[in-house]
Amino acid sequence: MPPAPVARGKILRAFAELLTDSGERAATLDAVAARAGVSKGGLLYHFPSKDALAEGLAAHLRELTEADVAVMRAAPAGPVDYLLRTSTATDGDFEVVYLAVSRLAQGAYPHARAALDDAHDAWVEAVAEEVGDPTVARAVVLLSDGLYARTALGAGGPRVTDDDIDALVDLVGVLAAARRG
Amino acid sequence: MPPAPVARGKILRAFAELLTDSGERAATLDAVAARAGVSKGGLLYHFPSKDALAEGLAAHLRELTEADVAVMRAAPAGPVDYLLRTSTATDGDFEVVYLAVSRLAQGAYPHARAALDDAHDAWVEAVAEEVGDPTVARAVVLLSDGLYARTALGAGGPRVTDDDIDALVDLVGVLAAARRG
DNA sequence: ACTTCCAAACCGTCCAGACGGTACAGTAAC
DNA sequence: GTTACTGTACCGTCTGGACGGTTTGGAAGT
Repeated sequence: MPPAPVARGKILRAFAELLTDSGERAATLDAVAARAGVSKGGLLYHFPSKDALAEGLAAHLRELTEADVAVMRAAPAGPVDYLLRTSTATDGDFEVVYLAVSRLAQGAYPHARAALDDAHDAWVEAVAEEVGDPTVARAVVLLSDGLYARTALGAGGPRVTDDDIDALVDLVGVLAAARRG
Repeated sequence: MPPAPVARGKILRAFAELLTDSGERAATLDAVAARAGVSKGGLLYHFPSKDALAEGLAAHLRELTEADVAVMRAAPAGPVDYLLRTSTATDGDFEVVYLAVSRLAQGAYPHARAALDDAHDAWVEAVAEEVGDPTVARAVVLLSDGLYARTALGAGGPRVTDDDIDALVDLVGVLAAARRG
């Protein structure tokens, strides 16, 4: 595997960006190629079909998830803090791709759903280790899903601020303590 | 307003169903018309364009929201219980339409986002009255969003059971109590 | 009571453009 | 000579939308 094809990465990135901020409908092959600064022929060289492109993005999410969960486990403020804080990010490779794959999962792309479920499971596991209660862990991940969902709607209504996240992290702390006590 | 056009309701329903369980991509005018048992011409009589159809659905959500929030406030087990429990329903007029409008909101339909935000605000308000703490109220609605998000992915991974909801409602109770001191 | 008429509600067909995909000749770098 | 592309031309299908035609319920006139 020499230099690693540059265009491949740009295509995946462009596809993810189009999906997250313009929806599935707008993410056509032509649009992806244009955004990636690549010809349509070049796109189809790397991903011979649209399905292949979707699978490629799902596979990419799996790689990113592995790395992200490792970072999450090592986060100084703990997994809960890390998870909730990153759930409102719109930049960052992981968040963009995660949101994009969520879009795909709503269509006819089973691989996307599977990749999402795996990420989900990894999160629940990591959070459970911190809070010590599986029910609380699942609630935290649900909170994260809710945050992602609102983030995905874009700059519509009132944005979720850092202070809001602080309050949520606090709440989870109270919850974990109450459960243990 | 005599007989009230039957087809109009069927079209909205069909559109919502297609959006929720097959995605934005699959919800074409032809598909909607076929599912509603109406000709394409008939569809375009009621909704002169696809944008108009989307607006129609958003408007319909507003009506349903009004009614649903009223029911929620009067729910015997309280708003929190009602909200969380209905967040996993896939049948029921409200849930189908809510999920459908969520899909639209991800595309280029600003009205959809606005209708969603309004529903959101109404929920936070109603929940806040029960739990007495705005932060907890927002967390509950985020939980609901998370549940909706998972529900929307369909029968993929492990479904959320009634027991899970019981546990969540419990958790919220603990939280509210802890907050009150 | 009967005809007239009209508008609402709906059908079926056609079209221009967009979309996914194919094919292939060429090119620049390693 | 292989890898990694570009560019252009093309095809069949799908999509949103336009358009003209048809059925139907009932108000109005006599």
